[in-house]
Amino acid sequence: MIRLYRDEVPTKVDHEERRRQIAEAVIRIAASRGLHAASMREVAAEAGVSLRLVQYYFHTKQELLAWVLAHLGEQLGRRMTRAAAERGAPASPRAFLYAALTALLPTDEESRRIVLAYTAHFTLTLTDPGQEAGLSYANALRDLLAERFAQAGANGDPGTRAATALALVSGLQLAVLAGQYTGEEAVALLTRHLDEAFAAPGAG
Amino acid sequence: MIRLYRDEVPTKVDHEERRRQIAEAVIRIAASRGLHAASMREVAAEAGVSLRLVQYYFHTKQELLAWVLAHLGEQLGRRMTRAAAERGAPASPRAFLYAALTALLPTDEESRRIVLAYTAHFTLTLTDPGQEAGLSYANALRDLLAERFAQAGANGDPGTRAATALALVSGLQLAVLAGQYTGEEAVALLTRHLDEAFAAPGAG
DNA sequence: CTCGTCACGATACAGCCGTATCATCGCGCC
DNA sequence: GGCGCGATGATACGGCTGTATCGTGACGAG
Repeated sequence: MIRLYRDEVPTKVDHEERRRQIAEAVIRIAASRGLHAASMREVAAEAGVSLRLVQYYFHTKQELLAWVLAHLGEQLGRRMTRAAAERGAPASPRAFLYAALTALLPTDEESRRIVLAYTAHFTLTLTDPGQEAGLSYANALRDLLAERFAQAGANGDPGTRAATALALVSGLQLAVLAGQYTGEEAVALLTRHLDEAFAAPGAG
Repeated sequence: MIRLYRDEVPTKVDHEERRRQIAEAVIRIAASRGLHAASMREVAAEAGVSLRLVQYYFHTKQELLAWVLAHLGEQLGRRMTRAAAERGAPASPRAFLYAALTALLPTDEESRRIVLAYTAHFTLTLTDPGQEAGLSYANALRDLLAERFAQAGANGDPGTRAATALALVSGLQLAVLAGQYTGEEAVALLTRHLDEAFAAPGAG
């Protein structure tokens, strides 16, 4: 028969919220003990729920990890746009670039957790077939940045600028996570690189 | 019969060679199916030996992984110096920088395997306590490159140059491994970045 | 009241994991 | 010829893994 519940999906608890709660547990484990330590049982314990619940909201572990990955991407995107918005609305293309790229660096505890978990996921999928979803996302981000580089009047080819900047950010993320640099040092390194991209020719 | 082996230690087989054989199996597995797939049994099968043998030459799995990591570092170092030597001996500081940094990018099947396995290892140790060994190595490499940047007369602070270049290489490695760029594209990106570091001020 | 279904608990299952134990072979040495 | 020992095979053990099954309160619908 046709569902005639109030007017919504027939759920008494907020599934999305539960999933978020469990996903956060995965992220916490991945950031502290590594993604390989995130077994279904560990995740359940960390989230304060039973193993059955994790199975209930994510039928399989693969589904759980995929959801977590999407959740992480969302959070990273929000961080970028929020940081850009804080530079004044609407931010100039150049200010946007500084803000957005800096927002990707692990500078505080939260961003460190996010980037660490994201990196672990990323590395795992490196050997899995067909991860083109993340690829197109990365390319879209690069194209967006390239547009901003062009608008901001950066030297050289905007596409090259964007690709180089993103790769640099990616490398700096790892360096900070490994403890080679502090978040501030990485920001300084990135800032200097961007400054160079905008340096007036002849202003050695 | 004549002793073809060491006359010092009473070993009939070359332990180092056996270890190398097993380590290569780990690298092959890590590059194709991921480091998490490299169980002791899988490694034994891939190396064509029995499980007992892997245990015999590496008392524990942790010992095996540590050995593999050292092996990978060695191979990467050899690739760098070899590439530098091919640019003429002794290579100019600037040529050395181009060669050494390019050698770190996954441009062929072998380097792809090495970098992929190295990345997997690196990511795993990100959440392990006390991995300062790799850190001091990274710092030493950066200082060496900084020296070359200074000798080659690069613009700006040599330390910043070296740190930025290394982080960029690291990011490009990931991008190539993920399939975002080809090895050649990454080399081009890196080359352009280095060109900029050496561009005469005012040569916009 | 009955019933279906959502939400969840307890527990079982087969399989793989790293590691340990025991039993041999091959071979130089006394 | 026996012995010691390095090198290796076969196999067992406890533990953890992801997943599946069965059961059961709560609660709105008919």
